[in-house]
Amino acid sequence: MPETAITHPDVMDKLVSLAKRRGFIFQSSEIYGGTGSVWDYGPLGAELKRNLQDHWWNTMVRARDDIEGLDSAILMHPRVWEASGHVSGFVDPLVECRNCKRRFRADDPTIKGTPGQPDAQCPSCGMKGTLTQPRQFNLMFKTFMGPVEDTASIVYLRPETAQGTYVNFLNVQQSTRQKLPFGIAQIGKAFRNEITPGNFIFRTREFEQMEMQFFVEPGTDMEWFEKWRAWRMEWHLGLGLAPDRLRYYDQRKDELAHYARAATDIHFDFGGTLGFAELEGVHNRGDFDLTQHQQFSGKKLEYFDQPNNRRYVPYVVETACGPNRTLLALLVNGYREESVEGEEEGRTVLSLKPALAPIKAGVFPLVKKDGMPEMAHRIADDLRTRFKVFYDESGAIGRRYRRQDEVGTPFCITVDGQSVADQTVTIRDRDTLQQERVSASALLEVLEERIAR
RNA sequence: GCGGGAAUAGCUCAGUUGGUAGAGCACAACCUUGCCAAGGUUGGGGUCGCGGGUUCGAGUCCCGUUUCCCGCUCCA
Repeated sequence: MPETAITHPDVMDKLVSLAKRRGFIFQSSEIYGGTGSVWDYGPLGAELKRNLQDHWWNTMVRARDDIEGLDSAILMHPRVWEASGHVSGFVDPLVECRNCKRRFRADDPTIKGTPGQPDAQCPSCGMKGTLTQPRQFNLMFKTFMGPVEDTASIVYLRPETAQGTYVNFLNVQQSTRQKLPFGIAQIGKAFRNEITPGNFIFRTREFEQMEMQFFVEPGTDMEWFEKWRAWRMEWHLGLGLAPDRLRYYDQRKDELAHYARAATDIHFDFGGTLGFAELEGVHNRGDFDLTQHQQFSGKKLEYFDQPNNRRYVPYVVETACGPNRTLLALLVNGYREESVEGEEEGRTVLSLKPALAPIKAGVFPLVKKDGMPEMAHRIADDLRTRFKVFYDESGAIGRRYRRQDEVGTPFCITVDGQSVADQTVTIRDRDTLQQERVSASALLEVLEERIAR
């Protein structure tokens, strides 16, 4: 695990209450006592999550010509999960060999010794002491397709979006006429019956994934793996996450999942008890998945390399992250309490990049008279055509600024007496607290330029 | 799933040996207010997580249950 410990104050508790109070995140089915490890995104949380997903989609899909988008279904043919390795041992306690990655039923008579103990011997590779403790691998939610609840109609809620990409590999490649290397990206829900969920929205049983599978020629996979490893770190830094809170965690051979040839996680320091934890995984999955699907479906999933007149199953480099986690990282990263001279409590600020902020601008009349509310309403209506704004005329102006500070609104527009006279307004910056006067007619353009920055 | 702790207003919490629930902040309305939250007046809010038991009477005691937090485990 992490070599050096960087400790940041634990702000998780404060975020849970801020998130609820201001409408970012609510506990699911709260009035019924809550549902384990499921959270609902309120008005501001929905905006923030959507902005984050849009940003990912824009950088991964729209700004590149070598990645295509996909939105595959949550319900898939049950055989998909047999091929992927998710179904095996759905019911039985299994042990896994850390050496050869094979799984066996814990009561398999060919296992000599006690699994989990040094004397246990793997029936496949013969290594001793490599078998894990027996565990129940029932991480998939199951339900029934069709009106009759018999075993023939069991389907699963997908535990990852990646398989929807693999089974569509040729559909996408042929319909878009892409050549290798190219990628397929998708954003969608996934479900896992986690043994231990928790840490607010860090680990939940229903969650969202932003995954991209990059298909490459075998032999070039490690090169692409290194590239994606660096690019994804760059992306996280671009969100405004603090460099000293981000780090790589390269998985050792014995930590790799059954499908992986190499894997790096990008960890973020959430502070407090959670500390450094995974934000994104970059995996070299080799040809494991496509080969499995070829075998189970009986359909070829080969790429035809026309110039070289060669057919092969591509290797896959996957990048996988969860907007829920990234969103939590943004909240932790951006939350701060500033002391203000002469005040006991100071101000609470959520520092988010303008492009990600749920509300881009607050619009306030300085006081409720002399035409200020009317002008402020007109300005708010104008800005609202392009982005989310919030009009507020209630309470002292300072209070209104503070209300926006703690939900991450980057700009506040104030209409004062001078505004009504000369058609100018002030823009107040959340982070610098600087105020400047601009003409009302140029306001929309000025703000759009700053939001895009 | 196992062990430990917790659950009272939107938030943070108080609530005596069991006697019928309070504070601060927040919120709403009006007034005041000419730029960085707490000036005035008024108001809305809680079957004390849920279910059962003991008791004349349970926020308080007992049992069960759910959820959350902390440890063991895994992942995006």
